[in-house]
Formats: sequence, structure tokens, C-alpha cells
Amino acid sequence: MYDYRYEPHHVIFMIDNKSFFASCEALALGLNPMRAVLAVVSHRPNLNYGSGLIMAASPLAKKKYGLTNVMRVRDLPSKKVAPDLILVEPHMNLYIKRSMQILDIFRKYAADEDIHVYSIDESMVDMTKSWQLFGDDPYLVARKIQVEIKNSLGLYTTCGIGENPLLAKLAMDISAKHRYSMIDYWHYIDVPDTIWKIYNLEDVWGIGKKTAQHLQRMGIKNMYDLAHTNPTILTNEFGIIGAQLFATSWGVDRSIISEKSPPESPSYGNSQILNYDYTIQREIEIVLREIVEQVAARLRAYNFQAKCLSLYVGFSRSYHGKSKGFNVQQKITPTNDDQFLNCALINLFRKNWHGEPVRLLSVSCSHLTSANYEQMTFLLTPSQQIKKSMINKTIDSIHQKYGFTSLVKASSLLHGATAIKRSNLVGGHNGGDLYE
DNA sequence: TCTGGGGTCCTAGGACCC
DNA sequence: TCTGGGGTCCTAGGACCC
Repeated sequence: MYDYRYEPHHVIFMIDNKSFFASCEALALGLNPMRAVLAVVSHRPNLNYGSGLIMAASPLAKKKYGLTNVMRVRDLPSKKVAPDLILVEPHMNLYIKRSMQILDIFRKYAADEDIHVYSIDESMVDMTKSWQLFGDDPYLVARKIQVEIKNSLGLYTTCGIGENPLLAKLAMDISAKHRYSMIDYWHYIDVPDTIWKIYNLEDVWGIGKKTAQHLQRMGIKNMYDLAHTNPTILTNEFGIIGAQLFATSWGVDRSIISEKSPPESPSYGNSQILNYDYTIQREIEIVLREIVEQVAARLRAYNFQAKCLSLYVGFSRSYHGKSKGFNVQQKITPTNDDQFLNCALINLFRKNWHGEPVRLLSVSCSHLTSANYEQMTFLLTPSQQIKKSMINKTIDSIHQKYGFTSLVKASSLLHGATAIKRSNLVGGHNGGDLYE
């Protein structure tokens, strides 16, 4: 048995919102999230109804009609089969608002540095130092938080508790989600009865399809097998990931939430799947420009410049050439300027594209530096450069105040452009209003 | 699945330098 | 000569997460 004495013995809560998007929608309609039969459907502008995507489904919609996320509208049961199924459009801005309201509730229970927001509907809270202030047992404190969120916002939450973030996350994913109490608490001592009982490797955080297949080829079929494999073999096979897999199988995770480090390689990017196959260079380049301007505006909003620009171009599935697309990147002089970024991007595109039909475009900026200073260039005088930067900022503030469509490039009116149609999207889905 | 969108981290190989 | 050896940076690609 592993000696856990020197591992962190914290009290970590991993709190996740049950069917978050669907629940927000149910509540907006005055329904109980657990009793509503509802799905959130994201449609892309100008595309036929059937291709709509199920972004989220309420627990009952999943249970009653077998709905799953990322299902298509065309695969939904008919009105006859499912007369009570409610379909609604997403309202991303509402979800963001609710997410922030929940965060405010966590702040009553722990210090800011002990809270880590993992995604829009999942957070980790290190309650080690504060849980005793709120109850006699971590279970009861978790219940208290659940009740507070339910009473103030109507939302149901699931809570995994563990001695480290990994145990908390696994307790949530594997167990708490399926329990009536929606809480479970995993300790190191429970590892043989919890982690080792996980039969399906893919259920485990950090193990996806490819890694599961790879492990299976090595004769490792479940978490018990993984925990009883020689770690040297795993390291030889997977490198660092192998050591991590082994640690996971024993419930070991030494990360401390208050010591969390900023990401090593932060980036900002936007992508879109086009509504049809693009083959005309000019049309592709219009969309590329719209995307890179969106990315550049985000860089400016967070006061960053980028040193690296990446482009991914995905080809149509109807194209059966050697490759499915190309991914290229280039180091650039730090900038957040629309024109510079667009020039570099178009160069990258023209160098690598040879007329294949295009369906997906993705632009991303990384190796970020602060925008508090500016690299002089040989191409422009300093005063020209300052002027450019002021124009960018002015356009940004007009967009912020009056909306994106209040000021657009004429090219966005040409055939193939997408920015205007997508201007109300948040993260690729309808932003919507807040109802309130 | 005839196509959602936004992220992070790891690895391998080549270029280049001393 | 059976072609040094170590380090860093860069790019492409893969895997995972929500």
C-alpha cells in the first residue's frame, strides 16, 4: 500500500452544476430544472434546422428520450414520440451571469485564492482552512452550499469532496453525480474501493479515447490494472504522462489551489466551421480577416500583444486529398494590431493553401506579452504607429458601446463574409439577452 | 455525426549555436 | 573515423478538457 502520510490532506470541494445550460433555461421558463424535459439547441445562422446541435439536455430529457450532448436536431425523437420535449435557443450571456453569481456564493465560504474556476459550470474550492466555520462535517458544509445555491438561484449542484483536487474531481464525476445526495467524499484510504473499481478507463479525468486504447493494447483494462503496472513501463511508453497516469491510479495529486500557477502557454483564438465549402481565395481571406480582427480586439481588451500567430485550415470532408488540413504558425514582432496580424495571417495562408475546399478556419495568438510597451518597426514612424493604435482602440470602444454591427468593414458585406451574422454569438452560440 | 467553439499541455524533430 | 555533444528555440502535430 502506498504511504499517503506525506501527501496533502486538504478538504477540496469540486462543485459542478447539474445540466447547467438546460437548468438556466428551465428556470427562465419558470420550470424546475429536474422536472423539465428540455434541450438547448444551437443553430448556426442560415443553416437548415436539422443540423442544429444539442448543447445541453435536462436530466429528464436524457433519461426519457435518450438525448445526449452534441446530438443533432435531425436525430431527435419526433413531436409525436416526445410531445413534452421543449427546445430552446442558448443564451450564453445568461449562463455567464449565473456562473458569476455562483462564484459570489463560493466567496462567502472561502478566500479568493482558495477558489479555482475550472469552467463555466465547475469550480474547485479549497475548504481546508474554512470548512469548520460552517458546520461539523464537510458533508454538511457541502449540503449548506448546495442549499444556498438552490434557494437563491434555483440551480442544483453536485459536490465531490476529496483530500486533493484529483480525488474531489473523481468523487464528483464518478460518484456524486449519480447519488441522490449529489455529494460524495473520497479519501486516500478509499482508493482501492473507489478509483480501483473504475472499470472504464475513459471515465477518468485525463484519460481519453486514444490513451485508453493505448493502455488496452498494453493489457491494462481498468484502473486496478493501471495501479498495478510497473511505473517504469508506463514512463517508457508515455513519458511524463505515464507517471501522471500512475499517480492518478493511486489518487495522488500534489497541487495546492492557492499556489496555482498561471498557464505556461496562454493563448487567444477564434475559429469557425463555415456554412459551406469555400473555394474562392478572396472569400476565405475575408473570413480570415474577420476572425483575426476578433482575436486582435480580445488581445487589446486584455492589454496583450502576441509574439506568435497560428492558423489552422481544415478542408472539406468531401475533399479526399492527402491531408485533412494544415496547421501552421509563425513568430511575429509583438503586436495586437489588426493590419499587422492580418498581413502575417494572409501570408501564412497563401504560402500553404493550394486551392483545397475549406470548411474550418481557426486563428490563434500565443506567446503573449504585455502591451504596455510597443516594439518599434522599420515600416512605420513612431507617430504613425501611435495613430494606428489609437484607431484600433477607438473602433474597439465603439464596438463595445454600440455593438459590433454599428461599425464594420465594407468587406463584411461581401458574399462569404460571416462576421455580421455571427456578431451576436458568444463562444459560437447565441448570446441572447438576460431576461432581466 | 457532413461538421460547435475555446482552451492547455506534451513530444519530436530540425535549425542553429558554441 | 563507424562523422562530438549539449543546449535553446522553433514548428507541427497529437491528446485532453469543458
